Amino acid sequence: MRQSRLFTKTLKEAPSDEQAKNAQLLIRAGYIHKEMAGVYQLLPLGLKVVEKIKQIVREEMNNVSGQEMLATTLQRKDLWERTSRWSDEVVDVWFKSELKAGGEVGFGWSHEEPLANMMINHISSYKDLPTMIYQFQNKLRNELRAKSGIMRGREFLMKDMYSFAETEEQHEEMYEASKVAYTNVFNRLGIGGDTFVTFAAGGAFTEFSHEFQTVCEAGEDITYINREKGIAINEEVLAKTDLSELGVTQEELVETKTAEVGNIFNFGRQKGEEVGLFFKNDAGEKVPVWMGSYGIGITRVMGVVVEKFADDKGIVWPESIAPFKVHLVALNTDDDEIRDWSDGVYTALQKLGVEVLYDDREARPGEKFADSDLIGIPYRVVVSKKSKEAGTFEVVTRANGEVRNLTEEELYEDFVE
RNA sequence: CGGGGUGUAGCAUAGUGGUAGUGUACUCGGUUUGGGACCGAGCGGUCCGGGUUCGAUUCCCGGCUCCCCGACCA
Repeated sequence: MRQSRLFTKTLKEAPSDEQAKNAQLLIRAGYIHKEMAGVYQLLPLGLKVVEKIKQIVREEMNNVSGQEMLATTLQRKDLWERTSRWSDEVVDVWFKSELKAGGEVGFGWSHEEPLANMMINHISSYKDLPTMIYQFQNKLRNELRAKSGIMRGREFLMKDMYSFAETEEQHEEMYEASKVAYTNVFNRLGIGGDTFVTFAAGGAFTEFSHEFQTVCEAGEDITYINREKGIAINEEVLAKTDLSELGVTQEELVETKTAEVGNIFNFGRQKGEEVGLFFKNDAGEKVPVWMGSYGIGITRVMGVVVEKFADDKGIVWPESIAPFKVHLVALNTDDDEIRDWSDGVYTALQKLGVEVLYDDREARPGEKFADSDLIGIPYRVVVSKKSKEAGTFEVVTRANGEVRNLTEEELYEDFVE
């Protein structure tokens, strides 16, 4: 991508109505546009990051035999009435509307009910089990107060997966496999070392659920963590947790601010029963399906990564989800020789399959470096009169500032896997 | 939903009951070219509705917006 053609522009100052660091930086660098409180458009750079995150999640979900689909945003009132969750008193984040033809619809804040209902058409025998489905979808939640930039919005992108099992044992197998898949996801996203499987409130069906909590100052949760033992407990269930059973004492746990990036639930058989999702077991008996639910907040993860790795100059992306791998910055572009040369390097890198953002703009070096730092692409390659004379390129690693001088040949070798 | 604040140009800000100022961004000209450089010339603005007033961006009332604290977060 030639930066001269990128329609977004960087800002020196963040809009005054944004306090959250993640939103300030993402807006300044041109990744997102704020549409209203808690609602952000994804601009080209932001969309690239989101697609990278999605791809990692997709690969790991496919790896545990999840099957991707896409549900609708509009949802049926009667399905939610079946589980007593249509009422605003029970679920206070509903967006609802009326059909001109008569009747009401809801906008999906979750897809448990519709997808469980849909599976009535596809699950009738124990031979159809186990199975898992997932999707990436915008969730709409009428939050009383949006906050923390893209970390708690009214419209956000989430991966939600649902497992359907014959027995508790079969359910547990998928649940544990998903836990591993989630761990892989967060490792690949670069936040694995600071993300903990956390005991949390289980909702209506079980005593506990498991959350994936990432250490983050901007997070909304308080988690008690023991890093050595890998134990984490959400503050909300600390009182009713049997610590001795886990092999820790209260003193060994450190109170930490965290952000919930994932949550997995065991629904037991209750959801299947309520929705009417039954199957025939091998004895010919009609039994409700055992269900689980598994979520990852895709756009929230993007916010958490920005919060965790940004420095005073701007965003620092882990290589796995950066919008581009290389930021090719050309200086002295008024010199035709330099321009031809940098154009050539751009073309060569692209041919090698390296994702490059090419700053070919007519701008001064200082401005280009400042923009480059702000946008946060992992490697900056500088082409200039100076590098031309030296016969090497300056390659700067954004995360640690390390500078290497590579010849053109070394450069191509370095960026090809 | 309770409390507190806010609203002036694309963005950030100043000020005023009587012609609304600055920075940045943008346009044009010139100088410059390894950390948001400089000089000159331009374009562009008072959230919405009502009231008070000769006159309201300013004062009053109402609404909306956005931010923060709390509550909520299945």
